[in-house]
Amino acid sequence: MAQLPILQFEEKIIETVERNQVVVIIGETGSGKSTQLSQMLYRRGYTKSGIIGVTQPRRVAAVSVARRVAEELGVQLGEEVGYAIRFEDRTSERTRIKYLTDGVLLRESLSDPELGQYSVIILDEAHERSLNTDTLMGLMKRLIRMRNSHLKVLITSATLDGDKVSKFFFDCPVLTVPGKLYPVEILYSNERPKSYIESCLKTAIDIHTKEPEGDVLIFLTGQDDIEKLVSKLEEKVYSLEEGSCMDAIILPLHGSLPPELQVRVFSCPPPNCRRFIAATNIAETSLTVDGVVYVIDSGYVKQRQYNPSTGMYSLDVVQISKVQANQRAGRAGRTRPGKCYRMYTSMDYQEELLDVTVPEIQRSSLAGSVLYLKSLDLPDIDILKFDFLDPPTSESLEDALKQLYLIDAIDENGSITRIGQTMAELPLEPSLSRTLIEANEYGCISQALTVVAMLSAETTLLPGHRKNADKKRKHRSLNLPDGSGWGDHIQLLQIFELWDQKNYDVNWCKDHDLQVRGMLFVKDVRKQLCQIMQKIAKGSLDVWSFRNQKESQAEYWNLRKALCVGYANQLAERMIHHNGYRTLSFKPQVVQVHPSSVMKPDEDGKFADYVVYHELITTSRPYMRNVCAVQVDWVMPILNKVKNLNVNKLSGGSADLTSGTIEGIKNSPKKEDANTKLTLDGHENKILAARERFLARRGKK
DNA sequence: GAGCACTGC
Repeated sequence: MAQLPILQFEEKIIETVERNQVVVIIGETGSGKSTQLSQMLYRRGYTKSGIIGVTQPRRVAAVSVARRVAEELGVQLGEEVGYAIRFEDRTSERTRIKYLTDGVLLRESLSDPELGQYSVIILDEAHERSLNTDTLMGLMKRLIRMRNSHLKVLITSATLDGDKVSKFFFDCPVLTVPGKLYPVEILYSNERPKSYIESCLKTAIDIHTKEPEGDVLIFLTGQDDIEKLVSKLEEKVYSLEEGSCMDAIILPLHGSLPPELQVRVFSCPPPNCRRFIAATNIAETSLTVDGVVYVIDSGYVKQRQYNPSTGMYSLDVVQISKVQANQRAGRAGRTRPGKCYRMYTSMDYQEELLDVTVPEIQRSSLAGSVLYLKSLDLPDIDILKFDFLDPPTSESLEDALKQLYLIDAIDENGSITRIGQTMAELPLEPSLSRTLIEANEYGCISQALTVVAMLSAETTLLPGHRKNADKKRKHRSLNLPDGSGWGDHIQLLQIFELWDQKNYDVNWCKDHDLQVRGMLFVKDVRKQLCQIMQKIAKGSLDVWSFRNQKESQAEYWNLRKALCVGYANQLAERMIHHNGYRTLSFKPQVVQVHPSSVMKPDEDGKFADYVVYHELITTSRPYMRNVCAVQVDWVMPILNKVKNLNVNKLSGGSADLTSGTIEGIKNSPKKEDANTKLTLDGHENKILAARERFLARRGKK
């Protein structure tokens, strides 16, 4: 094995760790930080007083890095070196180096906030700024201040925000470890392209006809763009004069591609053949494609954003950050010197692109995170002042508190309730954990467990929506149950129950156009939730009640009732004259039932008067995805709660928050809300401006 | 009558 760059810095690193409690390591791609840092500390005796924990944002990374380290140390995986990810704990009493996802470490710190078993914690890939990593950084800071003992914390980051992280951690030292990348030549566009697909296409053809061999990786925003580019590129390449250049294979690569098609990018191409891979940001971090010499970077990415004032998500095309741009470029230099073609000008790179990606914490609903923090038994924690590297807006925190109050997780003073404490133990969004607890009261826990598990996997159940899959869809709607008129939650329940009756036959999934992997995941989640619920309820739950039962209407009734309590923060009322709905738990928004829903109108052509929804998402219009009909008399107590809500009290009365109560629908002033636009701190305007430009450009094509 | 980037407990 060639010497990894980081090994030359061993003395320096150890010495710095020795003298400081926190160290930031800037480890460029290929530096070996993920596999070597833990081993260095192990060699220097840091495992004598505890174990070394290394977090990864992704499951596959935790497993593969652990496997590699076990190999290098010549030990059996699961012995001295192990890993822990959801559903799988391969560690033992002998484990000294433990790789784990950051989500698992957060779970661990729920039962042991001091993380007493660790002598070192390494937060790897912190520059990705996942919600979990950010939460962990906050907790680490607090832990260091409190626990005067010898816990060492190492944080690996990117060049562009190393100083910021250092400042956050009391100006701790920053060490830079070079990577083992070959040089990558960066080539910018001379002007902003009118259509980035066209310019990607043109660049790809140029490379193919003029540049020596080497695969081409093209970064685009999503499935649509990828398919467009693939078909155009095929057309162009195959119309080139025969013998004028080498053969070509063109492959799409995105998340909704079935796994068997994804792995095609890992097989070796035939000789004298160039591969073009049109990919989403899945190829930025999650999958590494070998043989890439040329990268074409469109400069855009699809990003999910949350608007705390409306409770609405949107999936927007935004400009990438400089960190992302560099990450993409780096994909060209893994095997030999490469080139990166940026479909934007160098001026755009300098002046338009943000340095770092807007952290997830500023783009998501924080109900789950706030509940998590409140559930930790930490007397000195004040949620509104919790020390995050990039604090969320107070609006976003207030939103989280309101939501938690509506589902009884916190009381009117903002203190966590017993229900809230139980909810935090379940690895679920708050609405879903609240539903489970309520279902337990109504004797329909089995059904609720199924629905909740199905929802956790929902997006991976159905195969990527193909444009010409009409036949398939009809096929599916003929064969799958319809939710008995109550909506999507009931349908999800019925689907799983049918599969259970078929003894989890994978062929049944295939026949009904359901992704096998997704359904197996549901089974795992359900099992895990069963175990946790059994523990909470002291072991007397009937978690399989549907197996003996033919007539389920009574259970549907109770289940819907439980869903209504769980989704008290996601409630909507139909408008009088049409099938549009108005949201009740947030500032009122007019929304529609998503067309993919199985909710059907009654004989008068009307939908149910009241529904709960799983998610609000704006695509072409604002939609509710996954809706379930509820009864008006279940809704009334919730509306009362909404009306009497007092945010000042919820936030502990200490904060000088300006807004008072949620505007209930009956007394909501119909003012235009110029001040309720998406707030993302200073990033907001840049993002919006970038989006405007993008849309303008797209419109011109 | 629309369509969704990527993760994770």
